[in-house]
Amino acid sequence: MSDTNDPKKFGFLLERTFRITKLSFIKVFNKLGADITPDQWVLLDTLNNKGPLSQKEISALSFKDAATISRIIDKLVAKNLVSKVSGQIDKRKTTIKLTTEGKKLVERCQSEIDELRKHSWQNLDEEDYENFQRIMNQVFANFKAYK
Amino acid sequence: MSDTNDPKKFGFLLERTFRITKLSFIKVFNKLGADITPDQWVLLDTLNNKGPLSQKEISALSFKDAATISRIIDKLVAKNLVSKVSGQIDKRKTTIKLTTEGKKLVERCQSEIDELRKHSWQNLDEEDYENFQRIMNQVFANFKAYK
DNA sequence: TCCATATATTTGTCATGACAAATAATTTGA
DNA sequence: TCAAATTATTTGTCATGACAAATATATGGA
Repeated sequence: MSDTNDPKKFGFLLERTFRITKLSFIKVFNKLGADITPDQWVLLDTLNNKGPLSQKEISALSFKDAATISRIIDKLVAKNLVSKVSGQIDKRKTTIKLTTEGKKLVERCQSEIDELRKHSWQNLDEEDYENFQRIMNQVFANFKAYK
Repeated sequence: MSDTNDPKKFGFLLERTFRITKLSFIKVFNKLGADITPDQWVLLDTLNNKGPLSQKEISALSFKDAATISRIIDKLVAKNLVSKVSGQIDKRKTTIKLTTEGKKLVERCQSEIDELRKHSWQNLDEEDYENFQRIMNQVFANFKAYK
């Protein structure tokens, strides 16, 4: 039985790659002695790139549940990597910003993470990346439109 | 700032697509009134295609932790969708097989899941699939080789 | 034969992720 | 202006997923 083009493998390939990506990030943080998870990293990295954001904004950027973001932030606050400031105009909002310690951590991990990213694309080229991007966006749009 | 080819987006695209895929499966099961999760589905579908398997084998096929498989199976046993049979030769092993009810459930969901899969690939073609497959396998291999 | 080692599964702990419900604060509309 | 609807965040519950440790059973070698 040929499995070439077996559409069943789509989810399998996606999940397997997703999982090994996370595992590789975990490896890097262990190696660097950084006490953070990949999801926490993404949040820290986002704050570092975009500056302070509300939880709502972080949620929208990451496509993650507000509840999930709330809990990730709890953990980062406990580790003193980000701080929460209640909104003055709108008291419902909180602004999340990197602490000095958080910024230092991001800077400390950055180059190794960049290495990892480069490594992950070995034997692949720009065209592959464009195709990957296009395919992922199309699949996303297709699922979005489902029913 | 151009984001085209921003390697940071790789993980983002992967995760976002992975998550909407799972959500879409959940939608289907809800619609069909099937009380299972996407991960449970994958396990049931595997058993349906390959016949009875040991947990070890399921774990290897799915690239998931033995502990995770053990717990998914617990839930499926509780729902009477699979059964566990202790090995006669090697008592450490258990053989997992679909129950009649499990098989019925798989058959009941199959066509709608196939629909969903077809839908997810709209506006994409065979070549895209081959590229996707190749890229995922290459990235997997790259991460595997990391450090 | 018996012990050290290896293997299959289970269990405990912690971090998401989905989803629903609860809180708190703000805005809208009659 | 005040109640109803909306918005931002939090909390509770359940299902993975990673990882380590525990159990039970088998196997290999002295």
